[in-house]
Amino acid sequence: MTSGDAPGFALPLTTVDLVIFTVLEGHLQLLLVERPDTSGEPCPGQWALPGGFVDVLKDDSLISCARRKLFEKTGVKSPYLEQLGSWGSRTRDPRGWSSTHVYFALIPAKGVELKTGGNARAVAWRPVDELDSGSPLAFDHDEIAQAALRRLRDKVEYTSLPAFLLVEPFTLPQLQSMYEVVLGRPLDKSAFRTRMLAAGFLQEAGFLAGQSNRPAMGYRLLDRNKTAIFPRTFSPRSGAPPDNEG
Amino acid sequence: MTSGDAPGFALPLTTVDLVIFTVLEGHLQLLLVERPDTSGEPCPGQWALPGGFVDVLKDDSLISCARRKLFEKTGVKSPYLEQLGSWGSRTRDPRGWSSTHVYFALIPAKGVELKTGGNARAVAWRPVDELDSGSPLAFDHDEIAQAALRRLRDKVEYTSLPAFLLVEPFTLPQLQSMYEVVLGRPLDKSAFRTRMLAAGFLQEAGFLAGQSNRPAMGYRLLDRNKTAIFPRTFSPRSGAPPDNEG
DNA sequence: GAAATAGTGTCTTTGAGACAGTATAAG
DNA sequence: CTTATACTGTCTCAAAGACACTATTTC
Repeated sequence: MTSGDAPGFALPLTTVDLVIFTVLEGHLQLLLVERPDTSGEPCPGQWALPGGFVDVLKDDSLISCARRKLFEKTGVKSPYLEQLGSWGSRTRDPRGWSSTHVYFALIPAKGVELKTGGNARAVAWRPVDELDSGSPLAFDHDEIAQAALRRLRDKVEYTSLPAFLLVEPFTLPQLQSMYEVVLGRPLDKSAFRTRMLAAGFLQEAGFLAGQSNRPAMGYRLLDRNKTAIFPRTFSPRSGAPPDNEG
Repeated sequence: MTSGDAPGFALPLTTVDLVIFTVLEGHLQLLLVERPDTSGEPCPGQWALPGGFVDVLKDDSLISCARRKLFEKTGVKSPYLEQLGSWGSRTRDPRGWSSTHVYFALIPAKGVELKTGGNARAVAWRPVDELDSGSPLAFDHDEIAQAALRRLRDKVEYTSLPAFLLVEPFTLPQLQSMYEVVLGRPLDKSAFRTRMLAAGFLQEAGFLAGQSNRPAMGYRLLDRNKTAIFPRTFSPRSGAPPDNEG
């Protein structure tokens, strides 16, 4: 059997979906697309995560498929991109047994021009707090979006992820603000600065004037391909521990 | 289009693979199966992770497919089971564009009878330290196994995962031993006990005599569906931070 | 000068690490 | 008794939290 031949049994549909986060107007938001009204398309007119079928001719791998789809909607080429997980079942898509590989991305809002690539009717940012209150997303995308949000908030407690929400160079107060928006609570300035500088992932890049009264030191990431991991969470964990699947 | 119909384009193959860990004879081991020699089967005679195609008729979801495959090989019904991630590309399987959804499981070695389910020639435990030195695994399974090992060791630093490697009730010294085997280094007894008892996931279950000189308190998990998360790692992280994919 | 934002210093608390000590069993 | 293992106590250290303080800019 060579690539492209059909095997002797039915195959599930395979898609890649993206949860793209940014901080815009002081709120954590994620990118949604409006599904087409074309007859035969499932969930017509509903909002969904950007994504779609893996194209075995165009895509070399899942990650390159994810990068292609991200670029088509946002024009962003070097986001923070991490695999979130996969969802697959007989019932999640009315077209049949389907599984989706989900990636989550962090991008700075500044300079991003949303594009209606593919067959989407519209593309828009939606604040994550409006996910529950708004109309439900297509397929199982509400569940997926919530899982992505949980993962993001978990990791923000002990990693440098929010740095990817800013364009470089940025100041420590700006970075602290990203952390606070994602976590939804204020952080102590002194502890925050100590932690960030001790983690050793930042590089001084000269003072940035004009953003506030007193100029602040600007920083760049030493290595955009690395994520710093802190020795402790911001506040000792008290929330409910996660459920296992087994 | 209903379930089972072929769409108008080629679909990737979809499999589920499992990385099943246990501690046996003082070593962290994972389950491997020997691939059949049947002509047409890829990687004949090589060792591989247990798994196989999603059966759209039998399997309701990815997780139930994973549970089915785990049960077929080990007879275990309530493991710790967590999704690890997915791997998919044009080249990872000679049969064509394929993606696999990988789960990782923790089970106690005690009482498990390995079964040669499906078309495997043999099933065996292999110590994880012999992964590099032995012959390479089939497909990209070496890479997947290493990713699972990394995830396990990471999470063991700050979660109660090793408790799922023991049959209940177990003692704190037994639990400490599971941590030490997985981490590959000794832990301080006093700090270990304080941490475990403070985390509040254990329930006293009476003294267990006969295992050593002095009987030790036995414990059960308060909730087998929850994983405790500790406020700090065992030793402050010093290792290299992970690479991002973007 | 006042106001605003950037950044520092000091004290307290939490929990890990090291390690010595006590407790309860088998022989 | 000795030995082995279970368990506790005490001291030190690292880093977070709280919060008062100083520094540098705009107006």
